[in-house]
Amino acid sequence: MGKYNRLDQIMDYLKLHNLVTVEELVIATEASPATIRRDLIKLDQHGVISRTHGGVTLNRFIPNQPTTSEKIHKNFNEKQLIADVAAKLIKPGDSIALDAGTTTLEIAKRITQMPVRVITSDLHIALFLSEFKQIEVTIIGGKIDDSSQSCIGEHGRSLLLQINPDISFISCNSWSLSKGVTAPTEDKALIKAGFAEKADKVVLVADSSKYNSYSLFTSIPLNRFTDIITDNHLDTETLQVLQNQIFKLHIAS
Amino acid sequence: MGKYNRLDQIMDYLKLHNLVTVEELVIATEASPATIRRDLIKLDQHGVISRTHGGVTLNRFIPNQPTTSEKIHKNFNEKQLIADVAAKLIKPGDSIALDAGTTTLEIAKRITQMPVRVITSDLHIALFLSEFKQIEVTIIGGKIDDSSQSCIGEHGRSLLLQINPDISFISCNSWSLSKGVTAPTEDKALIKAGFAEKADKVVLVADSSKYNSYSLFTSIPLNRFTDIITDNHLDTETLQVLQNQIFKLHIAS
DNA sequence: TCCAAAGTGATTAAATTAAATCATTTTAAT
DNA sequence: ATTAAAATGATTTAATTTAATCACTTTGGA
Repeated sequence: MGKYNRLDQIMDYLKLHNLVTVEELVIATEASPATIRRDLIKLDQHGVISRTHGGVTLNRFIPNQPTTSEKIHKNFNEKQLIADVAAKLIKPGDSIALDAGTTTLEIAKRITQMPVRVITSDLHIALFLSEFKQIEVTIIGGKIDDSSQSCIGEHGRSLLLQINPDISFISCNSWSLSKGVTAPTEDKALIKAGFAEKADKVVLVADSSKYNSYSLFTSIPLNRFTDIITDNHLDTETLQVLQNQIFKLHIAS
Repeated sequence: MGKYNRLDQIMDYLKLHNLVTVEELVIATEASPATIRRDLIKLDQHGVISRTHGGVTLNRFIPNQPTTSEKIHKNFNEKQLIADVAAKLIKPGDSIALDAGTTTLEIAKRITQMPVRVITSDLHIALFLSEFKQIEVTIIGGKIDDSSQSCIGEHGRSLLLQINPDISFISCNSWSLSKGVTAPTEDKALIKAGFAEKADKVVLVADSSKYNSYSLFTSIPLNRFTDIITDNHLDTETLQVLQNQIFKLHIAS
C-alpha cells in the first residue's frame, strides 16, 4: 500500500492522531524503526513536529519549547521581542483585533491571563485563546485559506467593519514606506484593510526582514498606522525616515 | 508560586506547550516525578490528555487511538458507527454543513480524502479539515462558545442562511419526538436551526442515550429532518414509532 | 554495465522512562 | 489534639526507547 512517500504518510498519520509512537508509525508505514526515527529527525529539523522520548506530535498552533527546529524559524527571536512590546500596549478590559500570523499568535500567548475581548481571523489564535476563560473570542468567519489557516472573504470583512476595537494588531509579509503593507491576494489584502478600518489604535507588527519588499495588492498605507513595532535591524537611514512619519515607531530589542 | 492546584497548573502548561515531558512538569509544578505521573494518570482517565513513554499532550480536536480514556468517553463506539453511516451519504463534490460536536468531528475524519466543500461552526473541525487540500472549508464566524469551541451568534447564522448545502449534519445533546432537537441556550438553538434551514438533506446524528431528554430551547422539530442516524439501543416501541415518521431512520450497528 | 552514494534494516549497548513499593508528610474529621 | 486516610516523595527494579554500528539493498550517473 505504499501509495506515496513515507514522509507524507507520516504527516497524514500525525494529522489524524495527535500523539503518536514510533511503533505506530512503523506499523502504518511498514518501515523499520530506524528509518522512522531518521524521518522524524528530518521532520523535526523542518520544525513541523515535536519529539520526546516516546512520543511524536504535529506542531499545531503552539510554537514549542526550543527544539532542533528553533533556528529554522527565521526571525523567531525578533518576533518574540516585537510581541513583547505589542503586549505591553494592551490593558485589561480592552477589545483587541488580531490579524493572522505567527507574530500575532505570539501576542496572543502573552495575554492569556488578561481579561480582554479578542477578534481574530486566525483559527489557531481563536482555538488557542478560547481555552482561557478570561478571554472572549470572536472569529470573523469565512472561507479558510489553507496556507495561513485563517479566514478570508467578504463575510469576515463585514464583521470587521461592524466592530470598533481599541487596538488592532496587523502583521504582514511585506511592507515599505512607498507601497505600505501589501499582500499576495486581494482577499488577504481586504481582510487586513478591514482590521485597520475601525480600530482606535492601528498597530503594525513586522520584523525588519520584511521591510522594503512588496506583493501585488496594497492593503494599508503606512500612514494609516498609529504605531509600528519592528526590530533593531533596520539601517540607520531607514530608521531616520520612519521616525519622521506620523506613526509612532517602536524598536523592540 | 503554588498559586492554584497542581492539576490546573499542568493543564495550563499543556495549553501553552503542545508536547511535554514529565520532567518539564516537575520543574513547572515543583512536585516529584511520582506525583506528576499520578496526576497524569488521572488526567488520562478523564480523557483530556494523551501519554506515551516520554511525552504528554493535550487532547485537542483529534480523538485519539485507544488509551485508558477510551471507556470514559461514553458512547464512543456508537458515535463511530453513526459517523460511518453518515459518511456514506456524502459524495465527492458535495457541499456539506457540519454542526459542532464530537459525532460531526468523526464524520469529518472520514472525508479527508474526498473533494468536498464543508461549512462548519466548529473550530476543531475547521482547523482539522483545513489541513487537507482536497477540502474547501468555511467557518461561519462569530463569538466562540468556550464549552464547545464553536461559533454562536447572529453573524454566523446569517452565513448559514445564505448557503445551500447538499447535506447538513446536525448533532445534539437531547432529542425527542415531541420536542424535537433542543439546546441549552438560545444562541446554540438558533445556530442549529440555521444548519437545518437551507440544506437539501437535513440529517440528525444522535446516539440513543440522548433520546427522550430535552433542554430549554427547541431548535428543530424532528419532522424537519430528512434522515436520522442513531444506534441500535432504542427500545422496540420507540423504534416502531420513529420508523413511521416522514424521515428515514438509519440504525447504525 | 558498473560503481559510488544514499537509503534502509537489524542488532546491540546505552540512556531514559515508568511502575511498584514503602516511608513520610499532609489533610480532615471527630 | 488525635487518628485514620489520603497524598506525596524517594528508591529500586523493570520496561521501553534511542543511538551507534554495520551489513545489505536500491538508485542514479558515468
